[in-house]
Amino acid sequence: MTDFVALPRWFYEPSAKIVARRLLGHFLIRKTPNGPCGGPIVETEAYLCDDAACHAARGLTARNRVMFGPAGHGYVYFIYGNHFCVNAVCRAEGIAEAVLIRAMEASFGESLMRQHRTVSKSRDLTSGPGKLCEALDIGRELDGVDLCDSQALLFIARNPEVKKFRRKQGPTRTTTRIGITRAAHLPLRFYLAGSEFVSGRERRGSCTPSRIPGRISL
DNA sequence: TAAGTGATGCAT
DNA sequence: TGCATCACTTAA
Repeated sequence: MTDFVALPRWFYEPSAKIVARRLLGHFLIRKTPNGPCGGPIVETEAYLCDDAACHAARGLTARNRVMFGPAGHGYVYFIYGNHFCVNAVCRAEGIAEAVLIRAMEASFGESLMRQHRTVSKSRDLTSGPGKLCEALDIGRELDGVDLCDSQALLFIARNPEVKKFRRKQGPTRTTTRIGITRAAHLPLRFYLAGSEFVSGRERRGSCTPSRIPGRISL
């Protein structure tokens, strides 16, 4: 368990649009007093600096300040009066971009995750951004955590077999982002279509004929 | 399909 | 201050 190696900071320095794709298959790891829990990321969304849907679109505020800091930190926010969501901050200090982690597979420490979140099916543990935060016990106190520090309470570890995992759970699909109204047409959601843990009852977006430029209809 | 929940941010 | 909005979830 101590052999999880955090992805380096440079991994997060490109645009969130690039990083969101590259994060698929790597491990989100939460340390608890009783051991680690987590699993491979299977769904992400990118929020860009010139993007009306991005929390940072109207400048620096108390909530979004971490997004303006250095790459590789966790941006955690509270939404809809009930839920937390976690993002990985991208780009250089002063440029606010981030990748929302929307779903992961509940692969390690499932019993710990079940202590944080009561569900019957494993899939319901982490198949959505609010769900995975509850399962991993992620709250405000983790806002700003260094995801590049394998000693941190929350970090992202390199999956040595990431290519194999993507082959197995792929293909990677791209769709529009979920639950937003502004800049809603941008193709900035990425997921591994073969994973059961992708959010949405029918893995939304997998077969809707869409407005995505360049998409070939089947 | 809709209501719950509360922080946020812009309009008064 | 007030109020609409919000990167969601659950129960029905």
